[in-house]
Amino acid sequence: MNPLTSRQKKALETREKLLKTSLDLFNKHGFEHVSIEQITKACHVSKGTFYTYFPSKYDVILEKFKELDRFYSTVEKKIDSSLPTSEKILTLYQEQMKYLTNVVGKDLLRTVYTAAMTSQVEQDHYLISPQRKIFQIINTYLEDGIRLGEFRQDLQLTQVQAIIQRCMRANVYDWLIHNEDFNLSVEMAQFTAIVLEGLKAENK
Amino acid sequence: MNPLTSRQKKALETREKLLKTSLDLFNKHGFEHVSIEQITKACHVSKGTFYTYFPSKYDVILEKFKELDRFYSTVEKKIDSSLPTSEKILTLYQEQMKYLTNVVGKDLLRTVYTAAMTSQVEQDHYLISPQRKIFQIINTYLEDGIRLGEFRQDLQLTQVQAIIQRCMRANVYDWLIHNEDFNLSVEMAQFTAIVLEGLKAENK
DNA sequence: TGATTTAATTGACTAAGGTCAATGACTGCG
DNA sequence: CGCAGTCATTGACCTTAGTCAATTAAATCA
Repeated sequence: MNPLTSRQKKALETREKLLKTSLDLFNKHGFEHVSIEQITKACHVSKGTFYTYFPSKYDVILEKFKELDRFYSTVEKKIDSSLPTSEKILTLYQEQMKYLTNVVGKDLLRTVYTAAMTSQVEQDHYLISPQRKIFQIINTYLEDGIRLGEFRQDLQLTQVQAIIQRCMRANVYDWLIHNEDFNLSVEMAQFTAIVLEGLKAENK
Repeated sequence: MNPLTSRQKKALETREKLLKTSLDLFNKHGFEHVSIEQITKACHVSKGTFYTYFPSKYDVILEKFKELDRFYSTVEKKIDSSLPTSEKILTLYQEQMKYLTNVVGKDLLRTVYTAAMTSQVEQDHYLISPQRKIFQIINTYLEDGIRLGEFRQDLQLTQVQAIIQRCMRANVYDWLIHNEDFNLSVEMAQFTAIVLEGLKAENK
């Protein structure tokens, strides 16, 4: 709102420098092989400074994932809204998998999937946060689909949501624990199609 | 084969003591809150000794999972072999989830699911090892099911195997990242039933 | 039995993530 | 301007997983 004081401006610069340097180094050497000291030395600040801006080494990564929201918004616009719900979901996931494979990468995703398990905090973490753009998009698709009777009637919207989201994590997680012989896009498409088939109205 | 020398016997004892003490302490205080020093002090040995018997803190836990095989063998005998394949799988998973919830616990499982992602080794790790008794059991079920035409014919046995196994990890992983509001048995049953429905012969 | 080999054990050491009381530079007020 | 309060910054320090050269004790052999 107000113009920034020179102090605030400097603080923001420090934060940005740390963020950029961290992600660069993670990209170059892999998350596990970059130490906080390396990062702070490259930025000519002390270790403590890193922790005034990021609660932990892992949290830097979440910044990277904020870009995802922007990406999803562009994808959403590309998807023909007259398609059947299952097609829309499959297309969305398809685009997401491409992005995860080519832009985000296994290394950073692994960190997020690990942090999701180990953070003791009661609060929702990124992986299941309803705030995520992709979940909001899926929800609008599902609401339509349920209204149009494309899905089994015995399931609540929230149940279907949970199942569809779980599909995504299932394939990403399996991708992370497999070696190169795992094509995320292909596996995701196949698996999700089967689940959507099992969710169709005719069944039960 | 040969009778053990007194030295070998002592070494085995040391290993057993470390194993038992570790698991006890993990149980009591949680994996993350137990340090190697605590363990070794409780056993009156040095830190280095721990590492002659276990490659890392995580590896101790895999011992706990060897018990699982024994458990699955007893479950296998209880399941009526004349049931349809999908029923057999659902029952097996049901029993497994009870065991994971009541005996193994979130804490240890979380460690295994983390280690599966972070171990750089090329070798197969526990989570997807074909050696696991439960996978062998599932495979015999699936072979029967495919032979009897219970499943879609366009999928290879190995693909169906992968999908069924992924179902399991999907639900366990989601259990691990959710707080208390997640009933593993219920979610697993529902999700797997949907996948099995999607895999049925009629579909496609 | 004494010498030699082999294997278990030790604990000081390294590396790395994370903490926090102290510092000092900037802001804004009188 | 000068002072009090704020807040970014510092780096010594803590903890803990994991390593490894040195030590010790048992096993084997002559």
